[in-house]
Amino acid sequence: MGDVYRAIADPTRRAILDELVERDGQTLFELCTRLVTKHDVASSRQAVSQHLDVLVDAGLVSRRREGRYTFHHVHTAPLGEIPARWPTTGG
Amino acid sequence: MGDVYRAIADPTRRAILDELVERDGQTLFELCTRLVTKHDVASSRQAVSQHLDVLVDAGLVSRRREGRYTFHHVHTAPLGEIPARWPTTGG
DNA sequence: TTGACATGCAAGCGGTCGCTTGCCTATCGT
DNA sequence: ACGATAGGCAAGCGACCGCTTGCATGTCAA
Repeated sequence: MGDVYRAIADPTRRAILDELVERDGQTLFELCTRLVTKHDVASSRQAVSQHLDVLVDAGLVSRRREGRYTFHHVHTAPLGEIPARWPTTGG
Repeated sequence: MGDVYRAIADPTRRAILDELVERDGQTLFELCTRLVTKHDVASSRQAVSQHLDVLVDAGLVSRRREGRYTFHHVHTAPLGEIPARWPTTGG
């Protein structure tokens, strides 16, 4: 199992998480185009794919294969470790 | 201002935060010895100092000079950005 | 079956990261 | 003043990271 902290250390991966939270279950090409148009992130298909590998390995994203499409789903639960480890004022 | 996400990407820096949360206001040498004895982290003085630079740059730690001692204080507030950006279930 | 589409796999490259090494400054005790 | 202590500064090095490049796999439409 990969490292959740390292997974969110990269700004492109954070933008991917933002996109998946806004619209869950996107394919690789969907993510690429939406990252360009809405997050000003111009990464190639392979780059985004490798970023998704890291996110999957950290348990933040899961893949669901359907025909020739692969849909990506976000899971923010592992991020709960962070405020649990270092509580901020009030929670 | 540095990146909060990159600051907590390193396991040694996370151990430093853990130590400062448990006992705030430690000096550099205090941190070094306690990291060894309690967190199984064997980093040199310079290494820990450079890690503290990153944490200070991210706003997670502040320094207070007093004579020949430099005390370090932790500020977990910037970490609140993370659960605010990707809310987990119930938070 | 053929071609186009969506994705996966792996080697290679430049840049950054964390650490070491070496030397320097500043403060306290005597 | 002198030595010891606490810390700072900067160059250099190996390892990892993110990206590109090239090719292979698998699926759907006609």
